[in-house]
Parts: sequence; structure tokens; C-alpha cells
Amino acid sequence: MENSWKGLVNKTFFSQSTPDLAQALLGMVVAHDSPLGRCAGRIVEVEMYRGPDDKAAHSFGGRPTPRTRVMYGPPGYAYVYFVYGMHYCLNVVTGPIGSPEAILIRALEPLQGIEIMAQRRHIKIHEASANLCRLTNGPAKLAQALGIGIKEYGLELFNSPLQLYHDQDPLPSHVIATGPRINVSYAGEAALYPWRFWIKNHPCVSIKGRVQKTKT
DNA sequence: ATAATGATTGGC
DNA sequence: CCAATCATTATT
Repeated sequence: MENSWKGLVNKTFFSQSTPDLAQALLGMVVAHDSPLGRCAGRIVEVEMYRGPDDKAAHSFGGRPTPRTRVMYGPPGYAYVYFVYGMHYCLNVVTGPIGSPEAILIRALEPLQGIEIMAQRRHIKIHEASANLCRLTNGPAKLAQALGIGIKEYGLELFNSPLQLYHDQDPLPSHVIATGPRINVSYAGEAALYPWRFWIKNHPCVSIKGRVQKTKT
């Protein structure tokens, strides 16, 4: 039952800066235990949102709202939000108390609970086997596959049904790619910041994420 | 109370 | 390209 990968994160893991954490998360494992069973995947794509001054962030302006409340607390908790009337997305809260930053998990490589995830995603298992990445290659897809909804809002990632694990040595920077965030054109100049990170050439990077590959 | 809109996805 | 679909937010 308790597949532990290499090791559950400590609370202190989250004291790193948001840019450092965004890259540190790549290669780590997210797991969620539910009545249906345990599902898990390796993080292969993330985006960071940097607080009151980031026009693309939900915390832009720095005023807490019921939705963004958890981002103003300590790091290491789940910020889950609902968008487009039908999708949930999962973030890791970062930054010290009062600094509303977060990292959006955009894509996973499926590792455990494939059948459960296929069921939640309404994808036939044999069809999913042909391309497992379709289960979790997008922020709303992975939330659906892992069974993450508003009930998981505010869970602590080091001591709850939703967990973050180390599984391998930190990835060397040469296998990490960066580029602009997806779907934030409304953010003006902030839309151009290279605040999306992904594992180079990984097949499970989101569809939009692979459109334009490495730049700079 | 009302109106605008979105850190997406899937289908045409 | 565009519809789906409604909670959240800002505004009246």
C-alpha cells in the first residue's frame, strides 16, 4: 500500500525559492490516495506564479480572496482551483507566509494506478496503454486522473492523502528546458517571462507545451 | 444582484 | 478554429 518511492518530502524542502523549487519538482513524484486506490505520476512540466507583481498570477494585486487564501499561508500546501466551469488544476504553494506564490503542475508521467486514472479520465485501458501520457499530459487532465478536486484544497503535501516524493537525484540543468507560460496572454509583459519548466524531450509534456520547443 | 471571464480540453 | 460550462471576482 505505502509505496514510498525514495522518500516523502520534509516541510523544510519548501523553504527554497520558487524558481529553485519549480526546477526541483521536475522528476519528483506526486501521489494521491483515495478510496479507489493510490495513483501517482512523475512531474515533467511546471509553471511558477510569483505573487502580487505577476500579472498572470491569481494572487496578482496581493489581496487574499476565498479562492487564493491558501497561497498566503506557509509553503508546501495544495492550491487547487476550478476553471472554465469544468476543470480543476493543482498547484504547490511556495514562498514564505504572506508571499502568495505557487507552482502549477502541468504534466505527469503516469506511474501508479493506471487503471484508476484511465477510469477517471474516461479513457479505455487498452487505448491508454497505447499512449499512457494522455492520462496526465495537461494540468486539468492530471487533476482529473489523480482524483483531485476542491476537497483537496489546502492539503499539506508532506502529511496528507496528497503527497510529494523524492525519487531520484535532482535533474541536471541541461535536461531542463524553459519557456513562456501557456495561456496567459492577458498578462502583458509577464506573459513573456520564461517561467515554465519541463524535462527536455519528455513525451508526457502537455500538448500546448510542446508546440514551441526550446528557445533562447 | 448582476456581468465578465478564465493558469483547459476536446471536437470539428 | 471554437464551444462547453459555472465558480470566482469585481462592480453596481
